[in-house]
Amino acid sequence: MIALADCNNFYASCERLFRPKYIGVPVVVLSNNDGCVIARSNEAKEIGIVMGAPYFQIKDIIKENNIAVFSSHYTLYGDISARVMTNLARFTPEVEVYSIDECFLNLKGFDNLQDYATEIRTSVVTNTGIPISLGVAPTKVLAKVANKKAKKGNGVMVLDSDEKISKILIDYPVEDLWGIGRQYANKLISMDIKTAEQLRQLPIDWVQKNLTIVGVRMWRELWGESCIPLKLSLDPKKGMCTSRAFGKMTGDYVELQEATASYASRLAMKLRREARCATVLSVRLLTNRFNPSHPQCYPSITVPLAHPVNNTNDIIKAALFGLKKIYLRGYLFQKVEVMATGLIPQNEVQLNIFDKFDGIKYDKLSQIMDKVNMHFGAGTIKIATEGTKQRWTLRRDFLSPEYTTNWDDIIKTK
DNA sequence: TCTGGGGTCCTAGGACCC
DNA sequence: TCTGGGGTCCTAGGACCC
Repeated sequence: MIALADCNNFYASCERLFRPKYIGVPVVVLSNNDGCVIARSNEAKEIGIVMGAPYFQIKDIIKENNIAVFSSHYTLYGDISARVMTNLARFTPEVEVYSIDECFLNLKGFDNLQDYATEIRTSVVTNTGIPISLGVAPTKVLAKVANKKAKKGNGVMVLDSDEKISKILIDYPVEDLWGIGRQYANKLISMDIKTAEQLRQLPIDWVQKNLTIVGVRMWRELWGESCIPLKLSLDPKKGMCTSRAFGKMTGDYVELQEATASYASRLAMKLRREARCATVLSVRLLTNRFNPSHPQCYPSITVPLAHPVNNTNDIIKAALFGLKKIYLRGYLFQKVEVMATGLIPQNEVQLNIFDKFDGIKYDKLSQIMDKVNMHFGAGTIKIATEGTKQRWTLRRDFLSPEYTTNWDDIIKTK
């Protein structure tokens, strides 16, 4: 049996953790640039705030209902997530951290699953302050179903018999299944397939033809046959991307250079953290697609790197080279994306005797910068092209303190 | 004024190999 | 007159996830 542990309204719960005054009142958390709602407390859901609602469109409702608003704060959420996962890992040797707020647990061989799941839940709530729900079932897809049901009940749902499974699937909306997104949902509903049970009753050939092999796996899992194994270790990433909308649109080349250099620097840091080097770098500029009155364009370029690298200087150099090639005058850009692909392990980089590669000194420089920034805080030391004014940076008007990751923000008690 | 970011996997089609 | 079979690799596009 597999359990899915899922934090309730995770980001909203994190914001509440150190400020009990927000318990019991509606809370929402916004995406980057304070753009859209990406997490809601139950009270905010009841008021009718929908997932993904643009903040500027719901400002009035927020004011009328005294909803507490927060900018997203991933340093905090990441740290709280690690606490939750550490707690969960005490209950079984096999866990898969599936996302920042979800974890699969292999409960094979455990007895009294209802009691055990309840114990897990109580433990996490007590030790971390984050409420979670557990769904337990023979497969991952069914554990997802169970979890959703658990959230509506008392936080734990165990599906340990065919009768229980059938009973739940019969009115389980097909679009709520793990693996059915908007496109597939539209397709299925237009064919009058509205519930998980109806989907399960379709012939497998139909599923293969219309929902591909991915759909077939899900279909089998609905019948209790485990097809999506637990991933116990992380696969090395195949690509990495740093992409972020600006706080304001800009067509200014110097500003775009600053932003591109800055994102490239962040990307290089991520590469080093995973001990990978990039062989290809792509850069793309994007205008604001929500503003059709402005001319639109999405120029991009792929820059092969002569030597696989992950030092900040070489990554910035390649990114700025790309930017220069694609920059178009007369457009207002909303976003730049810097993407690294063709990743290889850092310790497998081939040396080339014909190369006059002088990156070694830059590698060393990057290592020192990482140390400084780790110790004194991100951005303490950076490359000059990243700029000092940075007028394009994120809007984060409602940012909470870094309660667990910054000495200055730790709560003081008397 | 204002609309997120970062990933994975699968398929189809084309280029190329012997 | 007639023009194979079997395979790999790459890319773009489309679906999905949180």
